[in-house]
Amino acid sequence: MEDIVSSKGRPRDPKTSELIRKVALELAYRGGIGNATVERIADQSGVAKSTIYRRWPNAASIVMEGFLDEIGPLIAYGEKDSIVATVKSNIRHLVSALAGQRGELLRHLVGAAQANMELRQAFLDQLIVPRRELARAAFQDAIARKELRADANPEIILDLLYGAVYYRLFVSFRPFDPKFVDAIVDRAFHGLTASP
Amino acid sequence: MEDIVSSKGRPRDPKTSELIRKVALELAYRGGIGNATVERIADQSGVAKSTIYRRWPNAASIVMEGFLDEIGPLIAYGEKDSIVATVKSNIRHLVSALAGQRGELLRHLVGAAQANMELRQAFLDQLIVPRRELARAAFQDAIARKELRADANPEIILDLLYGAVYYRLFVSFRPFDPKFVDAIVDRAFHGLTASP
Amino acid sequence: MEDIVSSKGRPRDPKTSELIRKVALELAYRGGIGNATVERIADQSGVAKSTIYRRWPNAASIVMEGFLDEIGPLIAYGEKDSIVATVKSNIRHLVSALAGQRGELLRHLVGAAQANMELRQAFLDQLIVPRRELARAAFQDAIARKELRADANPEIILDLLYGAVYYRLFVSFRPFDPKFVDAIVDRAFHGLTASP
Amino acid sequence: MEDIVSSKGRPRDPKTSELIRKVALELAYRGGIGNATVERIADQSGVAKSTIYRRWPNAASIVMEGFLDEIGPLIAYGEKDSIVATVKSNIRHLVSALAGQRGELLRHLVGAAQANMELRQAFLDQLIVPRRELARAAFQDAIARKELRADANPEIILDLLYGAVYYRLFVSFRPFDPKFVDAIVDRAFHGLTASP
DNA sequence: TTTTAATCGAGACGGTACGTCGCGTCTTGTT
DNA sequence: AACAAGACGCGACGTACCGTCTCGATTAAAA
Repeated sequence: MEDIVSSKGRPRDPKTSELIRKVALELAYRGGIGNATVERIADQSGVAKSTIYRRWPNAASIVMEGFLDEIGPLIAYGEKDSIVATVKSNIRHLVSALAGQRGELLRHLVGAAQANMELRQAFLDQLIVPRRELARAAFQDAIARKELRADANPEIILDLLYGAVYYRLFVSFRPFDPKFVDAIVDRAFHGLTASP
Repeated sequence: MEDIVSSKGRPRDPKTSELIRKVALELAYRGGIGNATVERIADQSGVAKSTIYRRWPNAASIVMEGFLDEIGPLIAYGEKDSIVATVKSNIRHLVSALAGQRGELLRHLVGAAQANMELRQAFLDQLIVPRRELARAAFQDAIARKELRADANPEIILDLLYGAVYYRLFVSFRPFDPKFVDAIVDRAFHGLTASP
Repeated sequence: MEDIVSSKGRPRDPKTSELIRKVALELAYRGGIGNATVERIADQSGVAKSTIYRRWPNAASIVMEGFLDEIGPLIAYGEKDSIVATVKSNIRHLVSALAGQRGELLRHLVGAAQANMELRQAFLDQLIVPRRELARAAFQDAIARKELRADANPEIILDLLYGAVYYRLFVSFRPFDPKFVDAIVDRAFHGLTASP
Repeated sequence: MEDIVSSKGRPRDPKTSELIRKVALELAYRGGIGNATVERIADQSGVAKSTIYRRWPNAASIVMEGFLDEIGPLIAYGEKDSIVATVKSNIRHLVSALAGQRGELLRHLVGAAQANMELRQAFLDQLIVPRRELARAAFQDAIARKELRADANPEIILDLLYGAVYYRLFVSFRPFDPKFVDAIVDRAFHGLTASP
C-alpha cells in the first residue's frame, strides 16, 4: 500500500507508519472497523490527517495492513510428515488464530473488502494467494511421492476446506467446534491417500 | 423487517414499499451498495426520508429485502431422484443465480452484514437457514432409505459444499467454471453413497 | 442573503440565525474577520456547520449581515435645515460610527468584499446604494428650492465626500480628526450654495 | 520586503526572485489573489517553497511587490505648468493605469491589506506616501508662487481627490467615465486658484 | 359527519466523517 | 549557505449522509 520510491525530499518516518497501524488496529479491535476512522486515528496518534492520507487511501487499508502484519506469524506455514497432517496443522493454526476478536476483525475486513478493490487486492496478495501457493506445492509433492492419488484435484480440495472455514465465519456465523478440522479434512481427502 | 401497525389512522401504502425496494435495488446494482443511501432512495422515489425510516432501519436492509425477494424464486428448492442429484441441482441453481451483477450485489450485502447484526440476521433467517434445513432433511431421508451411509455427517458436507461456493465468491474472488459443481459434490460425497 | 421562500417542510428557526450572526460578529470583533470561521461559529453557537451553510455561503457573509444590522440604526439618515448641514450631520454620524473597532471591522469586511462578489453586493445593496439614494434626493430638493446652484453635480460631490472618508479608512489608514468633516464638506460645496 | 543576507555560502539568485514575482503576478491576474498561493507559485516556477519563504513572508507580499514594480513606471510623477494641470495629469495617469484587470488586482491587494499589516505598510511606503509627498510639495510651490491661495489645505484636497478615485474602485465599484477627472479636480480646487 | 390518529412530502437540524487545500516549518541530499 | 524536494502538524474548507425532528396536508377508520 505504501510507496517507497525516491530519495528526494524529507523521508517519511517509518515509526509514524508503525504508530498509525497500531492505533488503527487498536481502534478496530474495540469498536469494530467503523470505529477506526481516519479522524480518530489522527487524533489518538497525534499524527496529522494529511500524513495519513499521504500513506494510505482510507482507514480500512491501515487496519488491513496492521491485521496482516499481526496474523502473519501466527499462521506461518509448516510442513508435516504427511499431506493430511500438513493440511490439518495449517487449518488448525488458522482456525485458532481466528478465534475471538481476531476473527471478528477479519470478518469486518473481508466485509469491507467486498466493496473496495484495493482492500480486496491487499487481502488476496498478502494472505490468500501466498498460502494457497504453498499448499498447492505440498499437494504436488505428495502426488509425486505417491502419497496422494494422481487424480486428486488440489484446487477443489482447497476450495472445499478453506471454504468450509470461511463459510462458518462469514456466512453461517457459527463458531468452530473442536472436531471440525479433523472432520472436514478427512472428508475432503476421503479415498485419496495411498496408505489405508 | 416491516412492522405492521394496525387500526386507526392513515394506513401505509404497500405500493410505496415496493417502489422503495425497487429504487434501492436499482441504485445498488449500478454503483454498489454504497450508492443506495437513504437520501438518494428518497430523492429518486419521491418518497420522504421519514417514510423510509418508518419502515426500515437503514438503507442496506432495504436492499437486502429487495435482493432476497428477487433471488428467492431463482433458487427454489427442488428434490431429484438421488441425494447427489438433488444437491447438485440446488447448488447449480445457486451458482447460476449468483453469476454476474447479482453475485456482486450479494458480495456487497454479505460484506455489509459483517458489521451489521440486523442485516446478518435477515440474511440468515431468509436465505441461509431455511435452505440448509431443507437440505438437512433430504440427507436424513437419503440415510433412511439407505441411499447414504449412516455415518455421513450432513453438517460437514454442507459446510464443505456451500463453503466452496461462497469462498470463491467472497474470499478468493474467482468465477465459477462449468465443472466446478460436479467436482465439489462428487468429492464431498466420495464413498458415502451405497450405489457404486 | 437568506431565502425566505416556502411553507413546506420544517421552517428555519429565526432565533438560530440571530444567534449565528451574534456569535460571528463577536468573533470578528475580537480577532478580526479571519477569526470568524464557520468552524468556530458552529462550535461556539452550538449550531451544526450544515445549518450555517444552509443559510449563508461563507463566514464573511454572516459577519457582514451582523455588521449591517448593527450599523444601520447608528447612521440613520436625517435631514437638517440646509443641504450642507444635512450632509455634515450624516457624514459626522458615519465617521463616529466607524470610530474604533467598528471601523476596523468595516475595513476587514470591505477588504474581503474585494475578492467576493456576494459580499460586495450585500454591502452595496444594504449600505452604500440606499444612503446615496437619499443623499441624491436631498441634493435635488436643495437645487429645486434654489439653495444649491443648478450646476452642482451631486455624483461628483458625493464621490469626493464619501471618498475622502473611506480613503482615510482603507487607503491611507489615518484617523479622523475633529475638523475633518467640516473641512471636506465646505471645500466640496465651495461656491455652490446660494446664501453667502 | 526582501532581506539582503550577506557573505558566506551560496548567494541567492536574483533571477529567481524575478521569476517568482512574475509567476505570482500571472497567477493573480487570472484567478484573483486567492489563486496566487505559495504552493502554486512554487509549482509553476519550479522553485521550492522554502526558497520563497526565505524571501517573502507570504504570497500576497510577492504579488504586491510584482504589482508595485509594474505600476511604478506607469504612474511616474510629472510636473506641469500649473498645479491644477499637474494634479489632473497625475490622477489621469493613475486612473488609466487602474483600468481593466490592473484595477481588479489592486482591489484584491488593498482588500488583503486590510487584514495584513505588512501588506498595508508595503502599499503605503511604496505607493501612497511617496506620491502624496510629491503632491504636497507641488502644492507648497504653487502657494509660494501665488498660483494657489495661501489658505488652501493640501491634505483636504488630496483626501478628496484620491478619495474619489479609490472610492469608485473599492466602495461603489463604478468605472471611471471620461470627464470624471476634470470634474473632481475642478470642484476640489474651486475658488482656490489666483488666475481668474 | 365529525373527530382522531397515523401517514405523507418536505426539509430543517445536530452530528460525524470525509477528503482536500494551503499554511509555514522541518529535514533530507545536492550544488 | 542556498536550493529542490517533499514530509509534517495544523486548521479550515465545503460536502455527504446519518437518523431525528417539526411542519402542514392527506386519508381512512372509529365515534
